[in-house]
Amino acid sequence: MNLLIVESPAKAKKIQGFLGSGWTVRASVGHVRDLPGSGQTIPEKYRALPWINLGVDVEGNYRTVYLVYEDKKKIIRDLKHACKDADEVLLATDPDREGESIAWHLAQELGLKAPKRVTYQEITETAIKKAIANPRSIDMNLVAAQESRRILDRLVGYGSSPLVSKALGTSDKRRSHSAGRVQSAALMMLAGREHARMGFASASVNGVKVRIGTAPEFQATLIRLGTQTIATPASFGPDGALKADAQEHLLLSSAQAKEAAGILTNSSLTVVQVSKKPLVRRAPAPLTTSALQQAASKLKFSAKKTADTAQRLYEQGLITYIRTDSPALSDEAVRLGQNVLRELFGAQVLPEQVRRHAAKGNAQEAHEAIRPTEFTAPEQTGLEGDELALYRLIYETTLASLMKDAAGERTSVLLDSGKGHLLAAAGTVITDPGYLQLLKDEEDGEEDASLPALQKQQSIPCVGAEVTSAQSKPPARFTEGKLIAALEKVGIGRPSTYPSILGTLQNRGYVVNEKGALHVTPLGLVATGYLSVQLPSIVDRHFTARMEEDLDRIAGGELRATTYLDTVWKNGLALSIAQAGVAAPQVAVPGFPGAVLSSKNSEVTLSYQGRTAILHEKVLSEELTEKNLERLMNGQAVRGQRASRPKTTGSKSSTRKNTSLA
DNA sequence: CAGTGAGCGAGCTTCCGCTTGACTT
Repeated sequence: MNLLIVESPAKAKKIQGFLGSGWTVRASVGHVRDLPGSGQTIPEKYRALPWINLGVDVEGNYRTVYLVYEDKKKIIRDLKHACKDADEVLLATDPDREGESIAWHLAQELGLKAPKRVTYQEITETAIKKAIANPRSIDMNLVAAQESRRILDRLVGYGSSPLVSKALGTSDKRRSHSAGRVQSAALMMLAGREHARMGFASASVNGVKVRIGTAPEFQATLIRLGTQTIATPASFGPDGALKADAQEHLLLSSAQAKEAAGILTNSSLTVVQVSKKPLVRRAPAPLTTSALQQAASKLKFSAKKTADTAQRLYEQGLITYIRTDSPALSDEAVRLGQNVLRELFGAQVLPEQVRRHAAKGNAQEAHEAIRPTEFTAPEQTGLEGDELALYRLIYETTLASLMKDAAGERTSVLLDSGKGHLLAAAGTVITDPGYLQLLKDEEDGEEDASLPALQKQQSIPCVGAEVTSAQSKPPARFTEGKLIAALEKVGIGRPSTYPSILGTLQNRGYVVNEKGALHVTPLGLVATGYLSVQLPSIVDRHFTARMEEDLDRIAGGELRATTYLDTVWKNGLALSIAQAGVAAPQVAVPGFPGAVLSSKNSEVTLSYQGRTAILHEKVLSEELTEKNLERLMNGQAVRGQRASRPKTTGSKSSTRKNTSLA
């Protein structure tokens, strides 16, 4: 009897089916132990160590202590038992840095003398059997890279969190605030957008739109009057003034706009230019975890709900592994998908060559893309509700990724009134729909209407004209999906952690999700204000990318882990943390010179024109308008809430808004 | 003599990443 240990129970069950009797396949169910955490009882033999709470002895060559998680003790017991009956034990955890680490931790806990490690890239009978025939030893360089990552995250998190708490004036440790390599960088991205919005000055601009009485009708927009280009919302910068390259643009007064509309109505226009450009809409890539979480926002799923629903589909064997950063499809998947497509649409929807998609950021590519395992048609699965909707999304996106791009033509025309007005219109025509036959365009952009066939010099009638008024818009707040995409792009966070990053930011009171838009709270603004001044390297979004490069060098045996930690921690961040002040930061409110956010006793205060008010934790930055500032200073309610809440005396119940994701 | 404040020490929390269910908003 041989024993094979993997991470996921569902995977264990499947592999057991391939191997049959003679093999026992068990799951570790993820990591089994970690540095000591809060609420964990420290064994007697470690209690005297002064650094045991941290779990790392910085002065002692970064020696670590690991404890088995409370809920994994039974698993370790069972695995030990299984080891006794086994002739051979193979560690088949995932083929990436964390998986190698899990294998090593298992070997330690199970007391394996010469641990045997096997890896495979896909779960097929041949791949598993080939892997089993070629065991190797544990790659200790890769384990060291993982441990460096773990240690650095612990040191940064435990080192900086107390500073943030002090700066926010928090004395009660139970309401302690937090900072970390991932959460703080994510919060900075959100805060940057929030600042841009607060400082944004909207500009309003007039325009003229006309209806052309061809068959079919179409619309055109006035773009030049005489020799001057007409300003549009895009001509303005975030300060509400014309951009440098738009200084000469003409701001139409409403009288000018009305006059132009009057002249154009029932006039005759001449086509002066017709230009056509080929247009290609790319078929989507197969789904990664982050891509699925973004795509599922169309179904109004949160990242957490998507993860939970996908997990259930995975456990039913309907889809492949769900936490992946690779968009690659196996040859088997391509073959199965193409068979379905030939049946549904015929061979002409298949491109001549199958596209291969490259992974992004610091992808580790331990698994293939998320896809249907057997390509069972959605209605044949017996699923319903959320599970059916998500399965259908995965099914259709995977098939679409194997189809041709959509092709068409974009036509732009210029029209002249002969009286100094130049107008423009554009239209698109899709000639080969390709993947669009299966999947609606996810960009959801307004489709340009199609234009009639037009010839240069042709005369066409303008049958109506109206004055329009448009406003320049501030950059939109992040949605969950957009933030996850932004994090993935710079390599921050991992597929297994995206939903929990959002959960942490909300549970800490830094971020509120209102109708899908992520708002940074005043507390979050003060926290980022502090971090960006005192500990800029921690909130730097490129910190992780540099860390990944160094971890790769550790994994490649070119850099010693202790050397790395000395450079980055002992001679770097540890010094910054030791020197950082703990005074509450004064955060300016863009758009209101003199208005300052600060924090005292965990409460955010707003000072303006010599007065100070305590902000209710639900007051958001968008409510800091001129009118509301005055109300807040007078202690009046904003948006139906009290600006300053009465002191809760005696009660120990947390007043923090509960924003769990469930 | 009662109330206040400084100083001290004990106890608590904080990070990220890998897996599933258990369990209250």
